[in-house]
Amino acid sequence: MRPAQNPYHHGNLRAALIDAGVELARLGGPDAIVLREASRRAGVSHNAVYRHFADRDSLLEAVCDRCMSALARLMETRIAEVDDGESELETARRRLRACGLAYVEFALAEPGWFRTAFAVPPGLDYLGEDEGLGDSGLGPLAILTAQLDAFAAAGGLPPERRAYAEFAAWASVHGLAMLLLVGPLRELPQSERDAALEHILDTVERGL
Amino acid sequence: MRPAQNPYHHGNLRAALIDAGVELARLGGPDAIVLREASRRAGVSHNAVYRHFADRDSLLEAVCDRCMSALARLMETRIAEVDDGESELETARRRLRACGLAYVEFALAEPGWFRTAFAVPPGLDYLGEDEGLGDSGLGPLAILTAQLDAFAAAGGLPPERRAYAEFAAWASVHGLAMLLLVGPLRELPQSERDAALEHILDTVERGL
DNA sequence: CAGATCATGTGGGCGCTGTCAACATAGTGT
DNA sequence: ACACTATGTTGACAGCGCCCACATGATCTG
Repeated sequence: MRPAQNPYHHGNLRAALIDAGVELARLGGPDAIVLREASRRAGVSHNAVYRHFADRDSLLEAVCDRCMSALARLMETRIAEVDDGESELETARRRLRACGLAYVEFALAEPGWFRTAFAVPPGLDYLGEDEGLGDSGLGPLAILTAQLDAFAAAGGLPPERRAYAEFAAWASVHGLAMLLLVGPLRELPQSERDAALEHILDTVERGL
Repeated sequence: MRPAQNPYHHGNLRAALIDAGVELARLGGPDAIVLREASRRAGVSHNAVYRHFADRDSLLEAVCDRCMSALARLMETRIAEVDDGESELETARRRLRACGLAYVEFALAEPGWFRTAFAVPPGLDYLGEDEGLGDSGLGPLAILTAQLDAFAAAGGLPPERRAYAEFAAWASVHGLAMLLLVGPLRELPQSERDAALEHILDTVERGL
């Protein structure tokens, strides 16, 4: 992290602290982001943090941003991997489904990061337009919107139902992820988890 | 809380501590459940807690139980208030919908309690069969299951789709509640919230 | 080049937390 | 009457976020 000669000034402390926070969040979720531990990992005294972040919430927010971006990137990757179907509609359907699958895949593969992504400290505005973005410059919600637009354009859902479709699709996978991660479903066996996810995606697809 | 004469033994400390925890959780969620503050409110020294709870998580679990029960009770109430419809199917549909409406109503009316209900400390088994129950002796999931059974019996959904119907219904409302409470939708205006909830319930109903 | 100024990092301290160990008090049973 | 157990108290410790005064180094200015 810190240059070898251990100079008085770190040079890049802000980024190093966020990196440390991301590392902490990976194992323990948002609560594991601890200022003093992040400072230690950056090789710096516990008070140097305050030159770059107003308080703990401020660092937490920066880490949330990074976690949300990681989620967006996995969604982008999984969507890009989808093979084209026989029709435009079938392709759009597969991509939309890949959205939801990637969302839950991320939650289960990186539970600490997932929980942190949605642990933006209260009081301040949620991640703005330019935060939590993937490589395409879109956040998770914008990615979902794009897929739903394509799905609707291909005739996958009646136009009059397009309006709130994001909410139904998003809430379903988000709720499942939460229930599996920290909720009453966290002891559900793997096979049941997969079946539940598939069933939920089917249900939403029919209902949209 | 404590009897007037301030006797050495409280007499009822365990319950008093849980009450204090519930009160703390109401405003600040699970993180606001602080052993020393709960002790203070019970009028007792900060270490008396350890005669009734192994550690903080143990008290937290007891408070989670109470919060989950409160959720179950509101669901029971709202279901009982439903007027019978023209047909058995219509009645079952209304009750099922009341389930979801009550779930989100509770989350928005008592956000601290809702978040606490789903903050069972990791490591131990989730709330068992005899925890988080409403007045009918059923927990939120069991209540939902009962309504889905009735809905299915009335012909509301094809038998082959009955299996995982709980997951789809539950995940949708839970996800919406989370996104509205602590997620990116927390700044959504009230009217949009209602519309989103109605739309989600419609979507799930169609898809089941 | 010298001196002032500002950004950045250090050290010490405060009150808060959860937890542990040792002790005090009250009720209970032999 | 005495021992035993359940329950509550006092005191301590380390770790936390945050505030203060101070040290160090880079940068700008004459």
